[in-house]
Amino acid sequence: MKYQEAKDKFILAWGSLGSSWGVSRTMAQIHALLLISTSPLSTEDIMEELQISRGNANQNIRALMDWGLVEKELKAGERREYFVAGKDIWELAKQVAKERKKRELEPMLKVLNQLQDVDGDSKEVKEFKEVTKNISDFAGQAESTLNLFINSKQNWFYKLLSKIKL
Amino acid sequence: MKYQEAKDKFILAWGSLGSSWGVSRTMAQIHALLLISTSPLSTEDIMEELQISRGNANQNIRALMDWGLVEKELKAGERREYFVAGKDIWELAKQVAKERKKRELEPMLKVLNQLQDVDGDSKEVKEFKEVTKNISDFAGQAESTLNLFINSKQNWFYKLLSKIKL
DNA sequence: TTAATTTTTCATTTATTATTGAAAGTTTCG
DNA sequence: CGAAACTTTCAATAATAAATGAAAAATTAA
Repeated sequence: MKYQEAKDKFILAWGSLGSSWGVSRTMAQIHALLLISTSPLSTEDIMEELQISRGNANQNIRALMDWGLVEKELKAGERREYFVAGKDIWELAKQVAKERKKRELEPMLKVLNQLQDVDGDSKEVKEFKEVTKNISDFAGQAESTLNLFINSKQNWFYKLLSKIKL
Repeated sequence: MKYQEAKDKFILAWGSLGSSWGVSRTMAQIHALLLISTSPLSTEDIMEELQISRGNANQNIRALMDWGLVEKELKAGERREYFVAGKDIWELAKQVAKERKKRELEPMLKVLNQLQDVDGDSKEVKEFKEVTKNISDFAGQAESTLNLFINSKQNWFYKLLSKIKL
């Protein structure tokens, strides 16, 4: 397979994976582009490569920086900003886990806790309390596990799991 | 807090969690409704409760059944179909993991493997191969871990992790 | 078989989200 | 300062996704 073809396929695949992960398609595509780039890219480079507008490029690069997936890099004697993505996939996964925990799991836990003090003791209310309590417990355990993961060193987790299997 | 208020909050929260998980808002809301319901609900019940159209209700119920999160239940001597959601959160999580693995991880792994036979040995191609190889390896490990999880019994996983922590 | 009831489909409409591009803002340097 | 180089914002537009509702299809009972 030709490089250009492979590159396009990768960017496309990463983009569509993004959409099912609450990350916009273009954002994921920019990330893909930076992942496989051998050098930092400017906004212009990204616009050119993905055929998108300046505003679009700018906003999605900014979002990637918010997620902690991309960093700004300044070149000596150059005014223009360049961007790089970390290439360590383990770090990438941890960063995504961290952000999603903050953006999704934590707000949900907050709501679930509030729901525990619903009034009444009808069948409906009992069921409601039970289900939300179970979800809350589960979410709490998920949070602990994620914390473990987020603070772990590369392979710590898999090494552990592979031992257990035996 | 009043039951009705709590219920609405829960349905809302579950719905918005859904959107960030590649599940449509309405689909997640129907699921939430069934989760806290003490008895099977008909399409009519769901339309009424969530104020949605028949077509919308029908399609999202169907999607929930595709995901294996909701089942049809027939009442003796009744023509109309009723629906229930499993209340075991552990089972729910496993089912979601299973479906997402099938829908997202596996297609991605397939693409990544194809990308390994890109031609050339320029700096760019080397970097490309390295990055995609790393992602592929990571995704493979993630798949193993998910398989472990999907086949595990309730709490197996957490019991394990809590032991390790000490 | 026919009529009543219920489910499904799908073209149209509506709502949501993403993108554009030009204008405004910012930074740097002579 | 003032102009050039670059970045950011945001109202308008376009693209995408979800919802509606009526018609068609399927199912069941008489």
